[in-house]
Amino acid sequence: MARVTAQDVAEAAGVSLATVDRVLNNRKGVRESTVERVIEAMDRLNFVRDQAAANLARGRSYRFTFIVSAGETAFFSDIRSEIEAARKNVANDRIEIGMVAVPPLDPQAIVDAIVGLGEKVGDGVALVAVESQVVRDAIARLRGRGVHVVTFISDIPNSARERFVGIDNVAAGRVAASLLKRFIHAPSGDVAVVAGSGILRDHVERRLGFEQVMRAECPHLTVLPWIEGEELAGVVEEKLSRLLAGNREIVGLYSLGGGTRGVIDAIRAAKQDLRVVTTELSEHTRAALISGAIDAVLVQDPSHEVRSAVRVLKAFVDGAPINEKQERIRIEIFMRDNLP
Amino acid sequence: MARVTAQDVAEAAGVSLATVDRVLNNRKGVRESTVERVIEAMDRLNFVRDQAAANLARGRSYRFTFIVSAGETAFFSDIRSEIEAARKNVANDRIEIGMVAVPPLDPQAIVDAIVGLGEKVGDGVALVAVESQVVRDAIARLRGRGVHVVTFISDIPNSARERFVGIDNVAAGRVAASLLKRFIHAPSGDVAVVAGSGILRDHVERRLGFEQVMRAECPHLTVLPWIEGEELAGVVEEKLSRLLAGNREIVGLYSLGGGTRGVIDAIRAAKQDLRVVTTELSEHTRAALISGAIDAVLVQDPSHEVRSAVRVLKAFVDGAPINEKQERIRIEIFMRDNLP
DNA sequence: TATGTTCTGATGTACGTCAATCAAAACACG
DNA sequence: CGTGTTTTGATTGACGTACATCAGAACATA
Repeated sequence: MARVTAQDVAEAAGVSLATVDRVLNNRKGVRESTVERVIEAMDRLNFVRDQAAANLARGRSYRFTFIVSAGETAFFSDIRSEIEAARKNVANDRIEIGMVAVPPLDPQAIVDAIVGLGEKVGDGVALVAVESQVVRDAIARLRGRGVHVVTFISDIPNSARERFVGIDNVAAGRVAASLLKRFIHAPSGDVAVVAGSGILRDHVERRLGFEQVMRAECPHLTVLPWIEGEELAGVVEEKLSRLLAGNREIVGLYSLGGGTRGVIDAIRAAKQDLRVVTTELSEHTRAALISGAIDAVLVQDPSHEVRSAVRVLKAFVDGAPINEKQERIRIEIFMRDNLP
Repeated sequence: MARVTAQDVAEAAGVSLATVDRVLNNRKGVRESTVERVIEAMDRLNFVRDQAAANLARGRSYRFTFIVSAGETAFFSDIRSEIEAARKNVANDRIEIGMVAVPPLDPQAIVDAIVGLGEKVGDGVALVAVESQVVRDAIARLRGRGVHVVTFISDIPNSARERFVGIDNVAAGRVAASLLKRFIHAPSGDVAVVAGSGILRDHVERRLGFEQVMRAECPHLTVLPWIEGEELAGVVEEKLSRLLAGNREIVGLYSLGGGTRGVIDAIRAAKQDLRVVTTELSEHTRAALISGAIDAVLVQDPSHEVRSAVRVLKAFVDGAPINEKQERIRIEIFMRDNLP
């Protein structure tokens, strides 16, 4: 079971090590028939090139850039510190990580950040997308320069991005509805929804999934028009408080974006009996889960997402396959009893 | 930002490369004061040794052995195929993985497997523990030989194992109770519990967590004595069917072990209105979730667990730190709406 | 001071691949 | 058949670390 090296392949194919190397790095100067013979020998011997030795010899290093929201939500604050943490962890794998935090909800800011970086973006970019044509165009330009691009947290389909690293947001919305449906014992009532912004695709998709299930399975519940909280706790609290004060029929609440602290403050003040599902795992939501103010929190693991984005970008650069099971970002459901 | 090499450290410390090397691999023959000077230089320059180059030079290869249950449950069948998959994925990292499947619920079989392997266990073992002194002793003997040991899926505390790779089973039980508590709308009733075996610590712990929450928060619900299904669908179905037939007060069910197919068959036949939480994600539980026969499934990701065990064992061998966030095995909650 | 012991430097080989060179062989074409 | 071009072989020096060897320096002890 000894490792099979390029030298072994060379002998098996009846060529020299140099030729194997040329094939391996698809360099020109090898006859087509010889290429085939070498490839045949490679998978007959089950050869896998030693990426570590290759990188060592090449002196190769990867450089990736994260473009994320500078928003004040607990979630993005976590994301940013996870990126910092990852920077250190992968440094000995010859991976450099850069980060640019841009004002939230501003498509042009993303584009400006990309342009501003120029060549410094490196080999790949992970960006929190915002629904906008200028962003789509910027992604296309990056790809045109050979830079690999993945969207991160919030996707922008129909763009040139090679992959989306994040959760299935429609499913997250559906689960939230499925939970609330089972949590709410009242025979009828209204359900409130608090989101961040309509240009964040992840929010829109969660809302969509939530409505799908509510419409189909909960004829006894009415979903109210959503509140746009702009990811700001203050705004969320003010708007939600007003809504709760004016409607005593509300029996459930789904908060699908940032500013969850505002949600907690509002429902605590309202003293209504509500079943509540939110996002974001912060000290505030933990306390609210424990006190029973909220019932469940649906989150995505920032640490996993950052690691995944880096691994995926590296795989694209190496032309290596992606381990789908490892890169599946989970919708995690926390209740009081399984807080980490 | 160029990489700092051992050569740089040598120059900075005013010693030769050979001495740095001796310090790095704590080989003898270096004066204490010199060791300190080298170490000081290492973290002044922020030196991290290139593990890839080190392994390359060493020609080091790791060999780990998984000792798992040969049980027929969907979960263990997944575990075994994930181990096979991992074997291929890590082969180019110079990691060899062996696997021995032993008859379930049999402590002596585990010990025999370990003894039978002799030196072939390699550098580390991941084993699905069973509560038993002979297993504890076997682990201690392995550790005595310098073999690293982690328990896997089911733990055996107070043993010499260096770590447990798996979920927090008490928390899993608590979450199951927390969900059922919210799912059950009936004002009162009985709750049935189906487990595998009393010598599987993971089952015992889940049961414990479940009872904790039920006792504390659900005075209106009575938890019935558990059914031992021996991880066999047939046994589970037979015992559960009998229970359901004899008790029309049952409003909820928690199945915390294997043989979930038996649970599904039994409740389907009984035609009672039950809220059900189970484990194991298989075609049967998927179908039951979709049809609404069961409400939620609590699972652990076999693929993640296998990767984690390998990474953790490798970290022990290398004396490297463990990335706790990456190794946190999640309790995943699947409902109809977030099936992967 | 002589002797033995402990430390340190200098050097070389190895690991598996990359990248470049130069020379030799095979081929194509008129 | 000669010429030019393409393909191949052989060789070499990196990359960063491990490990072994040998000689010399520093130190301790008598």
